[in-house]
Amino acid sequence: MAAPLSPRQDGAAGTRPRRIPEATVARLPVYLRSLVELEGAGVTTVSSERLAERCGVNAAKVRKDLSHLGSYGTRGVGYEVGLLLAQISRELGLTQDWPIAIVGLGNLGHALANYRGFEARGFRIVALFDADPARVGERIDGIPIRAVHELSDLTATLPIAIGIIAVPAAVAQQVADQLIEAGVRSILNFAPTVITVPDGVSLRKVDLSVELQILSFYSQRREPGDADAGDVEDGAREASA
Amino acid sequence: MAAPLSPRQDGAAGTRPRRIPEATVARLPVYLRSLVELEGAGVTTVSSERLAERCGVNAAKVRKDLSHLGSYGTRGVGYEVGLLLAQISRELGLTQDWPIAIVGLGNLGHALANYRGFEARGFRIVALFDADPARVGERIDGIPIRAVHELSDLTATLPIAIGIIAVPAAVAQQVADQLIEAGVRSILNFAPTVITVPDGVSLRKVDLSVELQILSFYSQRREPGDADAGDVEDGAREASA
DNA sequence: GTTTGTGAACCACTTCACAGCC
DNA sequence: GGCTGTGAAGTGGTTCACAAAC
Repeated sequence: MAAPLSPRQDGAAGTRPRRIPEATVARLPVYLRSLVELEGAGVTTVSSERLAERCGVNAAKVRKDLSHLGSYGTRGVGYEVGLLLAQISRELGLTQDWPIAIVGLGNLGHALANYRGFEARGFRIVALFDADPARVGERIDGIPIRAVHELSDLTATLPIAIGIIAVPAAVAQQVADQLIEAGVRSILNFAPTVITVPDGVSLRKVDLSVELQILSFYSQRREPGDADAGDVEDGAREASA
Repeated sequence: MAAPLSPRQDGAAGTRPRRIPEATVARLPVYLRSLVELEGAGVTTVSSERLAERCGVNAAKVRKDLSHLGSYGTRGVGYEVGLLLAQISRELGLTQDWPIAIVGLGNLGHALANYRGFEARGFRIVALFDADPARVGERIDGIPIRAVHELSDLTATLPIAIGIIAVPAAVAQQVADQLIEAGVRSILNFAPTVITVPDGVSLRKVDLSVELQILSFYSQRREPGDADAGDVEDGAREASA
């Protein structure tokens, strides 16, 4: 796990041997979103204090996080919105295109397929798969639904960077295996089950029922004795190299 | 924030002055799900090793996590599935009923409203709200869609424990404020924006575009220099008292 | 005066390793 | 012999507090 640093072929700015903590990576998209809004509002400069407030974190964390990308602020002034925005975009890989496949077009998969806000930053749905033969051939927003078994064939011609799993729990692992077999190296799992992937494949999950149960835990703690109450802030998530 | 422990009115088993780490709370639902499956398969006993494997964590973590609930295992044997299941359920508050309201019935809200798997463990959708007057009156799965402004009136008669926000980012904070005003103390936010809540209100978020950007980060790191690669495991989340 | 960038202190969680119990 | 429960050690992340730069 102690892999050497990649030198990176920077096109600009002072490079540095950075290894970005996982918790920081998880916050960069939040900063980015806020910066995009600020830019839209014509704001050109922002302090760590102000950015922190907008993102629901504290200023020291913002400064520490941003320092991992390099030194893009100006003491006594703050950060230049446009510059910072560009740096974070580049760091997150949003300057390139990420073709997405969604597998499973039930309620959730359908909603995701229709979701606007993907294409915004390089994410683009290019393929849809479903196990139900009756659904194959149907189109959502112009993209045809294909049979799951076509998965391996298709990726040969149409590269897919990210696979979204929105199938029932019982078949989620199998679908993950097929995606990986087809060369997909990043998976976002919405199925309410644990799936495992080999080294070199990135996996993240979104689990509605886990979230509700966590809320339930803190709700319960709040009422009975009521001594313990609280704000449940959403925190960092891991990501290993 | 150093609130005293609530004494709790246990109906069974040896109580202990437990304060459960947030990271542990976030994993309990995963253990629970696995235990339910094991019970369904007729398994009566499980070791930390086996449970860990099924849940994608390591055995030491399982043991440490479970030790926070009390001492429910037997050395040399393992954990009794039924007992452990009951303890975790109770700890998570799943023995009671949690009425849910969904605000916003676009693609996502609609999918959530139709989602089976809520009622499984005490979660029950009891109210739906949308800002679009044309939609008000429509029913999803028997539940009528109400106008958002009815929110405060309704909760007086129909208590709501958890509010799910599935509205556009621009109005998410406002909806959160209304929910809180109406007495809701737990919120699950699907809108792609940061919302803030006062002390005593629990908040968790699910943000699709943040997840995609995190995957993008690790995908990009994998290719260019390729020295850095990896498995991005989903980790703990915070929750404060 | 203002605000960044960062060592140092602090804190939470994870992992190790083993004593204690079956 | 097998497996839990847990102190102790290790790791990663947050917060503090301040020197450096504007």
